[in-house]
Amino acid sequence: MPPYWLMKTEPSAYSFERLHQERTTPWTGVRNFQARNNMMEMRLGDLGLFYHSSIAEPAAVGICEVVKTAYPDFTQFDRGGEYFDGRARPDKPIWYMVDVAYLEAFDNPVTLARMRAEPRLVGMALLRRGQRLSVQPVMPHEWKIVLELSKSPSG
DNA sequence: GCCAACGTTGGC
DNA sequence: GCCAACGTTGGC
Repeated sequence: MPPYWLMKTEPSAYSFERLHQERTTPWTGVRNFQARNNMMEMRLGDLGLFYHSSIAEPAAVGICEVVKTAYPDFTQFDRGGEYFDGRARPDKPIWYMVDVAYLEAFDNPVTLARMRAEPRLVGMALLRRGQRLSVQPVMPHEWKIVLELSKSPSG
C-alpha cells in the first residue's frame, strides 16, 4: 500500500487556507471508483500532498494528514444535494470519504510546471498524460522530492 | 459484453 | 473557452 497520497481540489471549492481554519474536514464528494478505492486504502496518520487544481498555477501547497479512515460519505444521501446518488442506501453506501487534517503549508508551493520539469518525477501519477484522479497515490521517492522542492523557491 | 455517445476533468 | 483524456452509461 502506498504510504503517501495526493488530494486534489479546486481552491474555489475547498482550499488549503480553509482547511487551515477548520483544522480538519471530511473529504466529501469523491465520485470516482478508483479515487474512492484509494481513500479506502488510507491508514490513520497517512500523509498527503494538498494540491490546488484548475487555477492559473496548479500546485501542491502543503501537507495534510489522514485523521479518520474511510467511512460512508454522507453527501450521497443528501437528496437534492450536489453529490446525491439515488443508488446508494444507508445500509449499502457506494461512496466513502476520509477525514483529513491540516499539517503544514509549504514555504514554496510546488507548481505543476516545476514538477513536470523535474526529471526525477517522471512517472508520477499526477504528471501522467490525462491523469484526472482526485485522490492519487504518491511514491516515497516522489514525496521526498516534492518536499525537497518546497524548501527552495523555483527559478 | 461491446462500444459509441456523452459528460466531466483540468491544463493550457 | 478549447479540447484531449478517460470514466460512465445505455442500446443492442
